[in-house]
Amino acid sequence: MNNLLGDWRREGYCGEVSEAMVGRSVTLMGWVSRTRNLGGLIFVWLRDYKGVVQLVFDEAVCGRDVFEMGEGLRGEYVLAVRGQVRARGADAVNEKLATGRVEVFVTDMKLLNKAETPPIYIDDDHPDESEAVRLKYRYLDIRRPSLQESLRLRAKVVSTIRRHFDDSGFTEVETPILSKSTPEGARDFLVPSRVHPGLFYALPQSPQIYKQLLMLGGMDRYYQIARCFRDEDNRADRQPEFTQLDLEMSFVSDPLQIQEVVTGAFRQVFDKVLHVALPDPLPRITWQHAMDTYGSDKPDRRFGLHIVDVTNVAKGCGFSVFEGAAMVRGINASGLSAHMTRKEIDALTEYVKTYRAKGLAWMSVEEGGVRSSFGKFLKEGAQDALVQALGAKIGDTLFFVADKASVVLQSLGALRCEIARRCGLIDESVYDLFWVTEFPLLEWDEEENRFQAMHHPFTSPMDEDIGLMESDPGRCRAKAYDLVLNGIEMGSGSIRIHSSELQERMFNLLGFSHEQAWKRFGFMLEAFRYGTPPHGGFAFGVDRMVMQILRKTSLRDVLAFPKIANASCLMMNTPSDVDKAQMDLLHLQHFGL
RNA sequence: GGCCCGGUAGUUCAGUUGGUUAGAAUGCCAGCCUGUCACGCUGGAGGUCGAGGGUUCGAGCCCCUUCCGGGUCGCCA
Repeated sequence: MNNLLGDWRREGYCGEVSEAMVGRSVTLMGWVSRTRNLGGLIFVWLRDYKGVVQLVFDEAVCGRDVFEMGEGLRGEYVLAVRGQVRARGADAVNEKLATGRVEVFVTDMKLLNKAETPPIYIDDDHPDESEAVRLKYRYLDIRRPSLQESLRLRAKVVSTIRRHFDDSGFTEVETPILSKSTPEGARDFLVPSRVHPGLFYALPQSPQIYKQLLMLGGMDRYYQIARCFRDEDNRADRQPEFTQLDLEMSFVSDPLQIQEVVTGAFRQVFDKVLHVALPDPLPRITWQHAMDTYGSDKPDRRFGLHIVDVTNVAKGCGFSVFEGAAMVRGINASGLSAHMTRKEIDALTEYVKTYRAKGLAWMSVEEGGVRSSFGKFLKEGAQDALVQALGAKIGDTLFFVADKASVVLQSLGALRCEIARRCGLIDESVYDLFWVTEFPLLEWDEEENRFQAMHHPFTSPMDEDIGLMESDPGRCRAKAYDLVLNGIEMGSGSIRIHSSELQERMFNLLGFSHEQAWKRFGFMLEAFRYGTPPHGGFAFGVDRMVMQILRKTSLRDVLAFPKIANASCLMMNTPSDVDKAQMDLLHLQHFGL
């Protein structure tokens, strides 16, 4: 048959059949979701992307031939039906169905396609179903209402973001996917060149250099919904390819101006998509405050459990572990001593050990006195001093970690989140979006024994700290800032260096000689000599943003075709082997199976 | 690369101290049924217990190796 549908045209959607349409005839198209054959009467749920409606096959209405077609229907068969919309009797209403007050009495039907019995349930009633099977049959999984909703919401987020930047004087520019390997940062995905034997393109980790060159090019304000690639190990919130909203602005030297534009985009999305009004202005905390109070540069502030420094109290306390440590800090699990059984504390101890803490000292303040893991070592008064330092009262349990600073902060930062999860302290109805500012310019790399750029080597120091660059580089702060939502990093940005002289000093700090710097970044340094405007920008993860808005815990839930932890695609079996001939063209040796 | 959890019908799972022919629910197939809506009733099919090796009279269960999936640390300027 050449023209399967003939003169049939879809008139309306399954999920939108309503009481207002009672008496009308409709032509619907969709998939069979469920069938209930009562013998002389058949009920079929028909599903399209708008929802489900109940079809009724009644021989008195549809005739013998159509009724027999109805008897042959199975799950996921593809139909076109014509029928009459009728109101259901009062006792036949299904309140659980959006269209449950009506049904469609079929008068004619075309079977557009049959279907094998699907390997997964195509509804949202089986959340335990193995994700690996669903990912292998992703095209069926996408039929599920929840994934449909996620992908459509994602599209709405993206269009809202686009509109915001279009309306704010930004121009969308596409930058190359076939790009150049970058000397620092994550591992690159490489693409061999056919024309240039032995040479490779790299897929971009971000359009960083291109967007700065666009500022040189006078584009003034640029943005892009940019696909980025990183060949690193993945996580629930890390995919090998991901989408960033990338932006850059010229004639700006104050981070606030960038932050205002980015905040505007989030404000629009939260308003239009979630109908949530964000606070104005957004809260801002410094990096130093975040690290001191929360042990993290992307803190979850939806609960307390603040970190308290007791390094001075611990000096001379008698407990050798505390006395010998560079830093001792604690948190007060206030009022949670009832939760803190010995078993629970042991589990938390194991937990902090994954963050390289050697142990977890604890202290429980009870009616009869203080019980603790290390009290017997403490000198007179030291215990009271610790209790007082953390403001502990009866019913509180205190935890301490003693080690070098990075271990103490990281483990306590993770511990406070873990306690909050275990004890249900997190208010899931809250969206806590805020800026973290004044990041350090550099961080010390213990392995390579040199400073690394914390953000990237083009990040500008803060004006008042430029003098520290040579005298005390570790204390030099940068015009760099992150945006954090509920303890998850949404994105980061900075004001860039636009003076060749300052850029040269920065490379010196990073241990690059003039020659090395030119070898690595030469074309960029040359470009920067031709009149670079002051500029800065930002990039945030669209996938993570949608994940947070939908309160999902995995990026796989907001991507149409995600990859799994080992970066393969279970549906297409990527990556895959290729022919020897194809490899030869690319001047690669073949390791075919 | 390290650590933790998991792998048993299409799907989700149970499976005792190692002991007969590996079960349930759901889905699927067939029959019956005119108001179901997770329809119901009756019957049926469906298994390389991830794979390989070992211990044992005997292994889904114990041991070793390995593959696969998830989480996490390292890593991700």
